[in-house]
Amino acid sequence: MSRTERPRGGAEPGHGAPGRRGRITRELVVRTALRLMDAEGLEAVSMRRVARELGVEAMSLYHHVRDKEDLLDGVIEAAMAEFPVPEDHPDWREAGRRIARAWRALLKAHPHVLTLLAHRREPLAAAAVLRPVDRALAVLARAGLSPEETVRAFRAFGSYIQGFVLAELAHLFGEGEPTPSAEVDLGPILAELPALAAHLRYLAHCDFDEEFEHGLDLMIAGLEARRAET
Amino acid sequence: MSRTERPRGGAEPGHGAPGRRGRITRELVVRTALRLMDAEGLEAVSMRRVARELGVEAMSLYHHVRDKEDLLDGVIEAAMAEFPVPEDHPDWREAGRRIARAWRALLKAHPHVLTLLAHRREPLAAAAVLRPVDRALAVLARAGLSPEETVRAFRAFGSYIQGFVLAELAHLFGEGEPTPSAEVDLGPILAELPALAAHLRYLAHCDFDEEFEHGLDLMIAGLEARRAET
DNA sequence: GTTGACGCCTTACAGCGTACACCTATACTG
DNA sequence: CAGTATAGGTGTACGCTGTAAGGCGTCAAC
Repeated sequence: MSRTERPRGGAEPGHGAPGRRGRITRELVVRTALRLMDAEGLEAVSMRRVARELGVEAMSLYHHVRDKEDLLDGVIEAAMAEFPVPEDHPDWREAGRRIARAWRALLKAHPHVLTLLAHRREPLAAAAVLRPVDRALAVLARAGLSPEETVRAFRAFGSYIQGFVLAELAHLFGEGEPTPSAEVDLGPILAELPALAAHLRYLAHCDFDEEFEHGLDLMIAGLEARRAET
Repeated sequence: MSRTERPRGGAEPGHGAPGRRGRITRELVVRTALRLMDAEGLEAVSMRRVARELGVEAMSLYHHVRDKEDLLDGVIEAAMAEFPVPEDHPDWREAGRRIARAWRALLKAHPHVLTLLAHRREPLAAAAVLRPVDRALAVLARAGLSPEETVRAFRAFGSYIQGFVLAELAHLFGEGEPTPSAEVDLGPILAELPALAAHLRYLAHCDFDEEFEHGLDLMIAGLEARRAET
């Protein structure tokens, strides 16, 4: 824990020039890893490969990163930090939709971040994530919910968005007909699954953008219904 | 594709005894891998380790499994197949909740399955997944939705459930105060994030079971509101 | 009895994360 | 300015990974 302190955010404080000799920094290592991950996938992100990309030997990275897990944490954080807080909108529903869309866009821009998140088993206390959280809470609070309900709604929306992108990336939707190879004969299977058979037509294809919006509106409608109740 | 045909589901068809000599089968390999994964995590699932568990050498596995990816596909499928279709309920809302709970329970019973799913980039045409899908569709259809709306609702609910468990397993919720080490000083950060600061109390802890139900009810409410509209 | 296939094993290779030792140019100290 | 500490680079090595290639014994069928 005490080793390999991360360099604080804003460039070296005061004591001297920012290291004339040191060529690479944690920041640089992490960004290289992120770029590599986006371009060539998770498997491409090896210590040796990242190092080569920087014109350096693998072991050099360990002066800037505790181990590979720490590097990947940095990658998650770096991706999160890209979140572009969208412009506000007077209607809280539309403002919320914009945040949701931005979040989905971010997760799709760095598809493997979701894999990394799924892999984690400990909380990630990243300051970079907190800003989007704050924006989302602010918008939901404007919907006239109690603080407790606001947090609940935040979690529900967050779950939906992440789950949607997960399904989207893993192609969990649209798995019915369009499998071109038709590896398995669906006939006998469908005979036992009448509901599935009845909806196959609509399961077969999926306009993700449209579907995402519909789900979002569904939750918004639920929120308003609940608010009207109390 | 043509190599290593998976043994069809129902025991060897007719041509002779089921292999007197062959000691291990794809089924056995996959189940061993799943057990290992649940007990010791994803990293423990290596070809050598699974083989050792079966008292066999690593390369022997390749007679029953195309490669490691194929093995892990089998693991996903095996876990999915465990889905315990819950008893029906006259009220479609309660019936839906039961399916949702069962799905969440399954994903939590085999936490790494979600990681594997997140890792996938191609559709998984697993017959084992179709049965739960069928049940869910049947229940949602009873809510009085059009087929198209039924599929939409199915996707929305599925996204929510998977996203919730993802967040739950990665500890994405409950990240505010209770970090015991208090690695970072939240003070200065919170100054810029008023909404987050205001809700910190409720963000800090999370009763997952309760929260899950609330989100579920939120979506059900949305569904009913939309149904009332049209 | 011979043949052929199947199931398992051995060997080997390239790549992985990283512990450890070493070297060197820089930056601070006296 | 000389001396020294140290941060940041390198090289080597170990045990692990997935899997390609080939060998070998046992079984079923002709």
